Amino acid sequence: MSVTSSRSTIRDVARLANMSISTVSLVLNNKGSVSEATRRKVLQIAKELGYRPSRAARDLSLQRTGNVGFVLREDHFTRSEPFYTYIFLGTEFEARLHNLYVLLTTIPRVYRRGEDTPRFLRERNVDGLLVAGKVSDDFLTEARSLEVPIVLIDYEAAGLLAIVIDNQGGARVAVEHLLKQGYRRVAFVGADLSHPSITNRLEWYRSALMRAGIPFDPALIVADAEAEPTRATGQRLGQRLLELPERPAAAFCANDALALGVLDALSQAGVRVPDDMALVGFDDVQGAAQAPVPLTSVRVFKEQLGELAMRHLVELVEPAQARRPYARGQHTIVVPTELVVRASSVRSVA
Amino acid sequence: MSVTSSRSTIRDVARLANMSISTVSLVLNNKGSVSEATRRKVLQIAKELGYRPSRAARDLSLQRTGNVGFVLREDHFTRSEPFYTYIFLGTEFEARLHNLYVLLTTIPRVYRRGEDTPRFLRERNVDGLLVAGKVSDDFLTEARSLEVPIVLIDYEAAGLLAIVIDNQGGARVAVEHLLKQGYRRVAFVGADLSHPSITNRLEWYRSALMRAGIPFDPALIVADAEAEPTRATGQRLGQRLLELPERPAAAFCANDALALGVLDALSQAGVRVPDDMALVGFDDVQGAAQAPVPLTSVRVFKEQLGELAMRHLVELVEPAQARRPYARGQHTIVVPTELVVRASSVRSVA
DNA sequence: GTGAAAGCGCTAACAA
DNA sequence: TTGTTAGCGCTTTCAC
Repeated sequence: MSVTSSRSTIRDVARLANMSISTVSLVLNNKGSVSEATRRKVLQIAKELGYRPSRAARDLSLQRTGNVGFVLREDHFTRSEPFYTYIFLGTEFEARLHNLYVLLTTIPRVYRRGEDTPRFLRERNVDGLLVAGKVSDDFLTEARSLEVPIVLIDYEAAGLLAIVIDNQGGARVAVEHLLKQGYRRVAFVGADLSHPSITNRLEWYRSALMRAGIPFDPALIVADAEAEPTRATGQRLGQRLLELPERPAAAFCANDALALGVLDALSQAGVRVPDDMALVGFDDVQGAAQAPVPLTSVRVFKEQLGELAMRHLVELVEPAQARRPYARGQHTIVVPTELVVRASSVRSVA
Repeated sequence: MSVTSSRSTIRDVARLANMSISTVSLVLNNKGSVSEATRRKVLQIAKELGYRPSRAARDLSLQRTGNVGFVLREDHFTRSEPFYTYIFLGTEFEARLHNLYVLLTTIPRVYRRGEDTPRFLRERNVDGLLVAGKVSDDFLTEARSLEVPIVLIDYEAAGLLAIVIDNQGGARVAVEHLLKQGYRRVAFVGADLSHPSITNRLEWYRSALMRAGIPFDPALIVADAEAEPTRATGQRLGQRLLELPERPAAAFCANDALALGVLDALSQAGVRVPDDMALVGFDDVQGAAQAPVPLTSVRVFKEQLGELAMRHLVELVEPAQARRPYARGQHTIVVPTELVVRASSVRSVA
């Protein structure tokens, strides 16, 4: 139980076990064939010594960094609802299983190539890169030029492996749920139409209506293409919803933040949900369940997106076999969603 | 402009510059005395080669990790308002200046020693540790036993350097502002009374009233000691506020999430802010300015908290001089706040 | 002002 | 099955 004040090394273990450091190394890494006896002994002594391998030494020898980078836009990271935070936590969880560290950093919304390059990319200190949410094309271009394996999350770009939400399925199920409840004039509330996730939701909202044989009414698309999909924007769009010549029976909102904002606006105006207007959101953030009127929403498994992304990234990094850059990874992995029905979309038992 | 496909090393630079690697090293680290000529030459060749020092090699040689850990509770990290996210961004910003990487990880609310130990602590892969927000005592005890320098942020513990918010000043200014506006019956809305920041705010709310010669009325403390200070909790407490025998003229809320929840409740009940009741929050999160009724709040400079913490941590880490653990750092650094007045607390120009 | 050489702690041929 | 040895890329005495 002797504890050396300074960290003990593989050499200490070897010495006390009366064997060579390479044997110890083999044991510690589960490699080669080692007799059960030595194996045990090494393990025991290592434990007694409180031996911890030096990451720097191992990485230096292995010619790798042991880190993966996680990049997202600062305005996304600091959104009120911790959507990307959960994604990050998912990657971090999975990273532990692979003995990797995740370096999280943000980039500005408008990216200046060179200027804003994350330090770990500049210094080549990551074995792979995770990019979450929409980012500047410039950033992606720069990242690709570094020949580091990349996996996108909740975003897509030609030639890059991407883990995305099943926006189509989610939007369809949400709209069909509203129709099933008897609402026919269903509006769409959206913002930031440059984000593929959002345009997908819009697209599939339309297609769901079509399939139901409901004529498409452009007046029911209440969106601000440029604005961020935040609660404040939702409040504004909620107003517009109320100013419509003929008030819709329900609204499908591109995400929960917007839906909560709409809810604020309706509540201010004395319009009751769902009696006067039903509401469905997307993402199923915490605030959805806790809203004054609990919000029906399409649940997105955020941690799972992160985990999957990390798992695939590891796949790209590990096999040291000669890989032509971007040769594989042409594919996109779609993560299913799930409709969570709450009060905001269920007709009162009048 | 020749670019080797595989990374160039200090040796490559030395060779092309016709000098030894030690000289190159000296130049690269601004050490020793090197002639201006060689200095230039080295720098130029390094640039041409796109030379990037290997972090693993340097760390191995320097006997350090180049990382600092950032730990906070998961439930704090995933709160709706990105309070701790901003603190993290502050540390990350400052870390760049010191060429450090920040390893962010969460621990559960109830911490099981050993079980939940962050990997970077277990593997001793950080040179220092930042802890944000309230955490389990067990965690702190364990962390201290590792003899790694620690700096707390928005939390305090005996013997540890801490960067904290000026809750006293903030609370006082907030309450005095309300009094100055003519509101006399001022309630306090709070939750999670085990958090020092919150109890401090409560304490100084009382003292501000006393100083104004206003008798203290315990009925005006509307709090749930156990609940998390979230918007949902605020909604509940807002109800309680309304059920008070005599409705308060104003409420000082322990944070913005609570204040926003109170606002929800009042708005639902048709109680207008500030005409029927004034509201002041704390933290000045984004949602405060964007609320249906923009919220007066005590601004907390979150990034600054993070920056300061990192700066002090570096201070503890860098001077390799023999330091008796915890010998210094007995102090607490208080970061000032600032009252931001918005509509929620300003009497209408009736 | 500059260079030679040892060493940081580990992995991986290659030998034995 | 185990040991010897040569690196991995850098910093840092200590000569010169």
